[in-house]
Amino acid sequence: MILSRTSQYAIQALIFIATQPKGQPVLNRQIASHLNVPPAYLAKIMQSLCKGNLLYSFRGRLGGFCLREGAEKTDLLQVLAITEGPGFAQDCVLGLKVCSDATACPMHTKWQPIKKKVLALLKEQTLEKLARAVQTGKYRLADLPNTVLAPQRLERETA
Amino acid sequence: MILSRTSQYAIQALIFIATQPKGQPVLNRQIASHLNVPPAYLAKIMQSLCKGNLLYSFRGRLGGFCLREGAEKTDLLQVLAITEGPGFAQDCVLGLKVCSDATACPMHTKWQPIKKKVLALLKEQTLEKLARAVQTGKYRLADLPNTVLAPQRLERETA
DNA sequence: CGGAATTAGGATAAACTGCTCCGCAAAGAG
DNA sequence: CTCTTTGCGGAGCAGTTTATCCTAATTCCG
Repeated sequence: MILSRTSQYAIQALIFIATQPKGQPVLNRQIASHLNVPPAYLAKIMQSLCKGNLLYSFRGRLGGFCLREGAEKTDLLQVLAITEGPGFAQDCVLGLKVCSDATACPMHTKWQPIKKKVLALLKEQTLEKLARAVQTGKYRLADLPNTVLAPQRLERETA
Repeated sequence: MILSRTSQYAIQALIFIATQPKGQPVLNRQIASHLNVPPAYLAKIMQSLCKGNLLYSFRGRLGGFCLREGAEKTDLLQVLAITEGPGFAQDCVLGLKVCSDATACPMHTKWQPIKKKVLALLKEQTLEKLARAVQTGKYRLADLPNTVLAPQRLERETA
């Protein structure tokens, strides 16, 4: 209804990383498996999140992805600026190229306040907050309880 | 941000027809030219709106499209049921296949009320209302003031 | 009837999004 | 140094959406 699959994967991945021990790189493979999304595609998205300065990446053994310093404070609007491109929040509901308060489409005045609410929500939700919500166990990040990954994580943690 | 181009064209076209004299068929060509959208593509959309029982179509000379009786009362949610398919309002923001109050993604509780507002707005806006808003001149339906179509409409009206 | 205008419907092209694959570069371990 | 593991980057495939084109079928008019 609102977000592209790319954005959905990106947000999920970022939240997942934010739930993991800080400063310890998380593998793309781990993330993909945990979220149950295509690894090769997720890899591309991870790249763009690195270019968007939200993540650090490390190659080779003990490689993976970490949040950049302070990135836990990133809100979803900032994430979407990377994945949907800027101007994602600008478009007219009816698709008009120009639709301002002055020259408005017939939905404009009614739509504006809702849009504001959407944007406010996206701005208010930070990775930190969302990660915490997941960690408390109240909310889920993936469709299926993933029983495969847990041992992999343990391997890493005991290594 | 929310609607496909197809839906945007469909809504615009329906509003436009609703602003035209009732019972007098409007040509696809006229609509496309007025809205500045690709005529051949619009024709396909018009077909689906006919199949969705919102429009009558007439072939041959003096052909074109009319709103069905009572179709001015159609709200945008009904239009979207045709153009976006049913279940358009069901999806989880983060793309989870299952995301109910019981098993929710971390955005779920915050998103739900906004979604409700969006749906309420779509349900509240009827073609009638929107057409009136355009007719009063307060709102625009197309990007550019279309100077080409006016004479064509006159031809039809004086014929 | 014959011709012009108009929608119906099918085939197809073009563009975009989601997704895969492969070879390369980097980095740690032996 | 070599091998393995990991991300990087480019090419390309697949499905969907957007858009075009062409051939009917229908309807009006002369």
